Amino acid sequence: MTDVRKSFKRESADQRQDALIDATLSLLASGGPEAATVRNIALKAGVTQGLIRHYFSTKEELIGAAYERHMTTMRYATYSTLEREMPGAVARLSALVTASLSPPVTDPRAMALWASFIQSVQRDTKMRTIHEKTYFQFRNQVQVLISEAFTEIKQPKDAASLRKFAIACNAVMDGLWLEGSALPDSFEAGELPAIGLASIGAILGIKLEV
Amino acid sequence: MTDVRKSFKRESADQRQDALIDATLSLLASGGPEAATVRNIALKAGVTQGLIRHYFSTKEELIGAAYERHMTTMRYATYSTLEREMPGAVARLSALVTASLSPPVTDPRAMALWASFIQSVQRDTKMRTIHEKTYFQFRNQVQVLISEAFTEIKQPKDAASLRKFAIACNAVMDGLWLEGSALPDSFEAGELPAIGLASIGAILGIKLEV
DNA sequence: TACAAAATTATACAAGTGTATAATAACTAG
DNA sequence: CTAGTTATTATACACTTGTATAATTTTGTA
Repeated sequence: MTDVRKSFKRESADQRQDALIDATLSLLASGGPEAATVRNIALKAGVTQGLIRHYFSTKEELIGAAYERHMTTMRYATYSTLEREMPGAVARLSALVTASLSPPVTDPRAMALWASFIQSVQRDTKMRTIHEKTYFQFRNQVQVLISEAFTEIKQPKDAASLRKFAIACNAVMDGLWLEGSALPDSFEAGELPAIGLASIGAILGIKLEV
Repeated sequence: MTDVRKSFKRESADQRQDALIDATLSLLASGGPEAATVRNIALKAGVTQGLIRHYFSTKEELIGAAYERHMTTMRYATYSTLEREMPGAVARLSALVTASLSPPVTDPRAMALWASFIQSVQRDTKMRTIHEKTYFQFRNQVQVLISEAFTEIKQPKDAASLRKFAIACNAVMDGLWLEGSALPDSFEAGELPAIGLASIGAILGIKLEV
């Protein structure tokens, strides 16, 4: 038909990269790796496929950038609850557990994304680095909260114990997050946070409340 | 060169299907979905690609069969430890926790496979059915073990409590399994089982030993 | 307004994808 | 030993993939 060239507007590099990353995440979440083709991504971002190579020298690079952004977003969603200063360490820990087991953190889309990425973690060094970084960042923040909570109730613990507690609490959150995200209809509203608080409370020997 | 047709031997349908499923799992584990092409699968199984369609009407069908086999294998690896009759319920529960947090269950390859499959769970009804079935089977077996353990120590619990305990214990195992599989070098030998036993013991209020 | 830089589109390409069908060789029954 | 069945190989097809490069349009600047 009318074989006119597409008209366009120049955007800033940041905006274009963001749009491409957004499109990538959206496609990965809804259709997995096989849906995230360069053509689909460009289409979703409202540009033509050639532009991708103008901002990312390879598709892998784009995927990596998307992974990093996703993890940052998740971490922010988990921690933003704590930003307003909270009364005490135990209360902050409780808030963290609750946040990490409620939407938008616990969410089928987020899990699909996470599963898309985790596969590359083992064979792609760059992806593994991103994974390790974000995992240890999170676990360390959990460990700090736990440490403060023990201090608050006058039962300070040594580093080795704190490490084990952090690993365990992190596992409870990961596991419940996984179950809730994979089978969202199998749990009542608020059930997972409640189980999370009770379990982590039991592990630490600290009473955690909603 | 010599343009001779490949010679072959007829095998039973079961053997051929097994070989194709094996090849699929192997490729999925090592290279993810994009490595598991029909041509690669056929090559690895020692046949030519046309044969796949003779046994599986579509690639999706083969993937589904592979998923089911993988989950069954994992479940068997976890439970085979318990098959020999064990002294008591508490001991059986401990053995289950230990088994599910040690090789071959805790293993990078198994996790890569699991991640490959979990993505399809949300958009493919058939895959979701397989997932739900295996998840609830496992959780239910955990719940039975927990119930027996409480009975053994003369503290029987009602169904609602048992459900919550099962969800929590399952989460601990899933979470630790995940951490150990994704970052196998970040934990000392035996560390994860130890943390698992301590954590689940604390949650249930039952002392679990190695 | 004219010009140059570069952001964006358009096209090309070789390789790989899943599936469909035709050709052949291996086994089975008689 | 032979004929028929079918498991298996071989080939073909239309389509998609990521990347590379050429052609154009937009935009800032003189």
